[in-house]
Amino acid sequence: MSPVSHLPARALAPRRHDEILRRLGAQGSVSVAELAGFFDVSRETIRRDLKLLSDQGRLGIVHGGAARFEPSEPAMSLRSQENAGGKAAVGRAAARLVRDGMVVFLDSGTTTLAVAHAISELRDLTICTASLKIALHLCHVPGMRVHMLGGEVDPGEEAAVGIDTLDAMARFRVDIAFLGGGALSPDGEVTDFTRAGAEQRGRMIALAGKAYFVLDASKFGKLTPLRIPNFERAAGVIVDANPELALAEALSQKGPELIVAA
Amino acid sequence: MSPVSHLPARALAPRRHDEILRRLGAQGSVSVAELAGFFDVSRETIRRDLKLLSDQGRLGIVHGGAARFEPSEPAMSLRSQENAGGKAAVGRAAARLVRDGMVVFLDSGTTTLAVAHAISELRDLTICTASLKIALHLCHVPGMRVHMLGGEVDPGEEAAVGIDTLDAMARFRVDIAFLGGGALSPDGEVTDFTRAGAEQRGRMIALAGKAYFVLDASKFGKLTPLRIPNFERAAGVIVDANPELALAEALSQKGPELIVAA
DNA sequence: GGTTCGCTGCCACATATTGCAACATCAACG
DNA sequence: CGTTGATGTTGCAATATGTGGCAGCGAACC
Repeated sequence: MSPVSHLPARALAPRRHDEILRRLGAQGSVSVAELAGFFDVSRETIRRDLKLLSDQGRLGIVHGGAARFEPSEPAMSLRSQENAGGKAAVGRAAARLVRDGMVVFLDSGTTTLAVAHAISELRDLTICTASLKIALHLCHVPGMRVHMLGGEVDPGEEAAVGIDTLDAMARFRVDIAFLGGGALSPDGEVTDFTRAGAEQRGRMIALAGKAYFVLDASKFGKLTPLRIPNFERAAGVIVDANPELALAEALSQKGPELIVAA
Repeated sequence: MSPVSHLPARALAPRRHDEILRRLGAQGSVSVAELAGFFDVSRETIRRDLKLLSDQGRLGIVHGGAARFEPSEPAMSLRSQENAGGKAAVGRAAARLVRDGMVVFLDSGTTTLAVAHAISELRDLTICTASLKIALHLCHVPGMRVHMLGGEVDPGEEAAVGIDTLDAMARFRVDIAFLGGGALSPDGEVTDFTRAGAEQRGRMIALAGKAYFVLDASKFGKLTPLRIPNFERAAGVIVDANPELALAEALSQKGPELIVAA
């Protein structure tokens, strides 16, 4: 038992770690000097703490301290300009699969935003989405009922993510879903950047009558870390250009149909 | 040597970057001299920071500082331009009530959108809103966590409404809430257009530590059909001009404080 | 009691960031 | 059209920070 005496009660390592993470959450960054002064330990000790937390992937080390991770991908406004023509073609191909009166789920992402524009021509759709921009666009189209899924907003995606989103999704009966993805891997599978994203897409496949991935050619052959559950049960993958033969075969063997937009 | 001295603790690079981006988001542009003075570093350092952020595509460098490149904000809806000065004043008055670290609820509406812009200056806020535009704006401000409330999207409000929204709202512990309203009736009560809106606002009054209505002068003395439950428990009503004496007295008699923005 | 192990602080050396100074550019104005 | 003050750029030196080795210290264990 540690004596509860008058000793200066030096902070134990886990206590320091907790406080460091708390400050990170509150201020976004911490400095070695600050922390060393606060805990009254040497800078080396703080650095060792930061190294440890960094190895656990809970913060990023910068010169002079540490900072919270910011996924900081290129702003969405920039991404949506890339290969705009291809995305539009994918959007039109996707729209041809939709019939008046359907319940449509639209995932977040720039290609699904193109789908949202393409289906503006249709009537009497019920739209279900976690993307702020898609909701904002389609809510002004007459004859559309738009349901926004709630959750914590991911600035990179400009969309709700997380447990609340999964929860809200489960309440819908969806006729057709259009999903984004991080990459179309060489073995014919769509993969994702984040655990939360992969989970969300996987559940939507299970939930929707038919689920299609929409991807543009820039995603071919890339690799991202997370497999999407239920991928083989997706109805198809809509792309804007012919992928390599090997990739196409690998995909069709998994199950989903390959649709190449004109 | 004991580091008990309160040396100015030079800001870490990431902290400077956050602050620069925050100012960009709030004011649209920043100057090198301003920033150098604020952080107490040399102009070269600031320029190196700006170069770095520019390379990441997060701002554009101009002579004398940096500006945010806005791929043309597609002209905000007409309503928000009416009495823009007054709404901005209300927004600033509202922002003065907010402290770093708070959980803030922002209702839908054009005046609350002005509040959203005004609180961009603050840091480490958790925002909870049903408004698509507010979520879209604030999710890009560093240091803000934004929670979007789900629900069916009302095209007029560009916000989620309905049972799902009420449900999601109830899960939050809110420090301060800013609510819109349809009118400030002659008997000193804020009233609303729709049953769903009135119910949502009434519940938020009950839920939040402090609830303020934000209104501009165009709402004075008008009449809309629905009373807002719990109105007398609201902390205050923030407006941009002095209402008639009778109206002010009627309001103060109900309970909420009248705050007239400069 | 002795030993091992983990944590911590100190030291010396490597590296990164910053500020200064000199010079090149830019923009406003008569 | 040229001057003038402010701003941008570059090389370099000073300072702060990061890294690895080593020893002291206390706790746990044999």
